[in-house]
Amino acid sequence: MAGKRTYNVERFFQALGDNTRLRLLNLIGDQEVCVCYFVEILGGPQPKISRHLAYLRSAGIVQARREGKWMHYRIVMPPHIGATQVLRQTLEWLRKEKQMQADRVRLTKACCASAKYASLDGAPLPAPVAASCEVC
Amino acid sequence: MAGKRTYNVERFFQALGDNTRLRLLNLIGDQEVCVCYFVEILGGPQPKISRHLAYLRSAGIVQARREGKWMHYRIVMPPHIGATQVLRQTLEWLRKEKQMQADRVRLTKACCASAKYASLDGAPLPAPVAASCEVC
DNA sequence: TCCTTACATACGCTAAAGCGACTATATGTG
DNA sequence: CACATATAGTCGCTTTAGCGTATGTAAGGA
Repeated sequence: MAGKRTYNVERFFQALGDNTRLRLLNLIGDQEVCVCYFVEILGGPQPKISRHLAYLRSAGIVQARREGKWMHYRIVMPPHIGATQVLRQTLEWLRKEKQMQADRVRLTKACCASAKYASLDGAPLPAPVAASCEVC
Repeated sequence: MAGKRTYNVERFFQALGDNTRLRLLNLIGDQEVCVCYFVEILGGPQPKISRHLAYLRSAGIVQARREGKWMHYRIVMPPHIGATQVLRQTLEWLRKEKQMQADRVRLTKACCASAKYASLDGAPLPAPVAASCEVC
């Protein structure tokens, strides 16, 4: 243990400095969400989503887990208490933004009626949402 | 009042995504600090400091006030409660970072012995520091 | 084994950021 | 008015970011 490197604050905030990435983080929240939902909700080309997820991964803000064909993303709280606080606050802030709320509504609807979305047919539900979705 | 535009979250975080700007914000803290101190503490060419301050201004994170030859910068809390919380948390986080602490120590020393710094001779002291500086 | 699905990565481009060096502006001073 | 000081803005350049398009890859199904 020669000395743990200081957390990259700059990189952390850079990762938050893009609206697509903020929307992704907002959609994930405290769940574990499959990429196909991001593509469905945010629209646009899939590689765009993938690249932003890669950016968030490289900044250490999210982690991916493979489950068969699907990739699930979740937010990992930083090893730094300060960063954790800021990240939590940020997520709370996003919750109050109009566009972010709309996104979340669409995610809920999508995962409760995934059969209706051709692109989501058979897609794995977001983890905690599956248990607590009040609409289903 | 047609409807207030949503606060630019993206821009907010972009402004925090640079180490020089983070150091500036850390030096300002809850005070009002003269540019000459930034130049003295951070080193490097003065235009660099000025440009970063301009960026922070354009993002609405700081405000400048002229007093004779000198410009004083202070942090302005965003009109958005969420942003305010995040900004406060961020400043607290910075306080715990080693480099940031070192910067603050140097600021304190500089303003308590401004006569010793040729470039700071006669420079106005940071506002609240002048009253609460325990070293002077 | 071949094909599809779900996702990631590479490529070429444009736009924005950051930097150093220079110039401009505003205020105070002699 | 001439000049020094404090700070801001401009210019040319390099780097990074973001985008769309095309391609690569890993897993599952036929």
